[in-house]
Amino acid sequence: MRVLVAEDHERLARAVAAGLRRYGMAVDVALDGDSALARLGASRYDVVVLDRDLPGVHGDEICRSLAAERSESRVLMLTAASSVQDRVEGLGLGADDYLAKPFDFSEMVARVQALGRRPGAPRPELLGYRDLTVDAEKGLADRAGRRLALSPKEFAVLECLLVAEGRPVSAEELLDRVWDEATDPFTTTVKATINRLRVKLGDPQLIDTVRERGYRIGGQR
Amino acid sequence: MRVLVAEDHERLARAVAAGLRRYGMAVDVALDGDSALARLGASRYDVVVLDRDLPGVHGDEICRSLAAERSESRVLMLTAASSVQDRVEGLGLGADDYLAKPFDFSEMVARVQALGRRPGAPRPELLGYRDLTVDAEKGLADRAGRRLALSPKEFAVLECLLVAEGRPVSAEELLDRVWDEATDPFTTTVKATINRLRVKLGDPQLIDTVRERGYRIGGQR
DNA sequence: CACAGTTGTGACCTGGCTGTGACCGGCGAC
DNA sequence: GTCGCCGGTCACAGCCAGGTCACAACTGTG
Repeated sequence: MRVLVAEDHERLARAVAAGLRRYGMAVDVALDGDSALARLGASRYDVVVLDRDLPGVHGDEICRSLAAERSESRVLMLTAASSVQDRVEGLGLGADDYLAKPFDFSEMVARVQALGRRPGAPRPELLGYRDLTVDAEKGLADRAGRRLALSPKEFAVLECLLVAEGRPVSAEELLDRVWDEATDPFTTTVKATINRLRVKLGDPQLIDTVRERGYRIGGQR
Repeated sequence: MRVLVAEDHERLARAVAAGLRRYGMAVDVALDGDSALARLGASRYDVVVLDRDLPGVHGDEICRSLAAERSESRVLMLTAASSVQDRVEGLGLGADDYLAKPFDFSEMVARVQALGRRPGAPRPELLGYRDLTVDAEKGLADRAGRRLALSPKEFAVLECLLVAEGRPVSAEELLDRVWDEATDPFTTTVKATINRLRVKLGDPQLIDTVRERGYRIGGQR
């Protein structure tokens, strides 16, 4: 899941980013409104954690413009004041959820996760293929009844492949969905991660290679 | 929104139907597999609430045939067993969502609504001829139920021929569509690729040669 | 601090893909 | 007939996408 944290207090921004990364999310940070908009224009985010009082372009403004272009990104608005009035205003602007500072860290993470899960269709929370099952929410993966110990990246890649339901997913697409934007487009890390994932998944192979098109789950009947 | 409830326990079927009608949906009921298929043939439904264990034609069968004819109807599969295995199998068959009995009524309604809202999420683009089927999106090709292992070029050529629907496609056109533009116009590689493709497709021949004009899909006739 | 787990990198290997050219066979033109 | 052309078949060789592996940087943890 890709997240943009737009927050001008650098310490807070870094802390939030670090917290989200520990849950396997790919996080970018913007310290002011203009760079937030630039990031949003340049790449796709599932969730934007948006400080309302942002220098440069104001948080409200960003929220409005996201709503206007019917962006797929969900917005979690952060605010200093906790008045009900604020809350109402925020949601009116098109934010999808609202959190008053100071906030509890785990609550913030939970809400970001919930927002990321929400897009469009009710993705059945349980993913699977053959004897493999993945509970994206709980972060658990089993194969043939045995629990797999997957790293965050491995897990995220596997989730992507399962969501694609057999459509091949290119390395670029994986980079886009699992890694954050600071990633070198020529990196070989996807290759390595797929390799490690394959080893952990065991036999018989579940991840096919489709030459020049990417990787896909299943395939051989 | 039009909904078909295919469920053999009459009491349950009526209850479900009544519940959905309270949310303004137009609901028909089928108590066995055959009448479900008849209904589906006779009119269009946005969502099918489908019991997996259906007398007559089995729920799995119905699901498969809906997927095969690229129906616009979304399927919410109901099942007695709640094993993960079942869940996974159902989704594999082309169901769009899955619910284990006993289920919470309001959850069922919510899921049906969600499915109805998701406007015909693009069904797989399936190409085919006779006993050959090609899923261009997933990069899969089968003949007579057997998976074919095609190279990228072979696959692309086959796709071109299928899209042309029997119209002959010249080597020049294939070069243009499948190869990149820096390709020597006098190359013999098309010849070779068609040859390899024919071998992999097996008998009876599916690719005709039209002298001077190119290749076309369609065995003798 | 040591230690373990995760991730990215670069070097190396390999198997399959692909283009080529040589050769063959059939068919139509003459 | 037979010549010429179009297309089929085949073996071969180079190449490159992708697999594998070891290692190093980094991080969190006790």
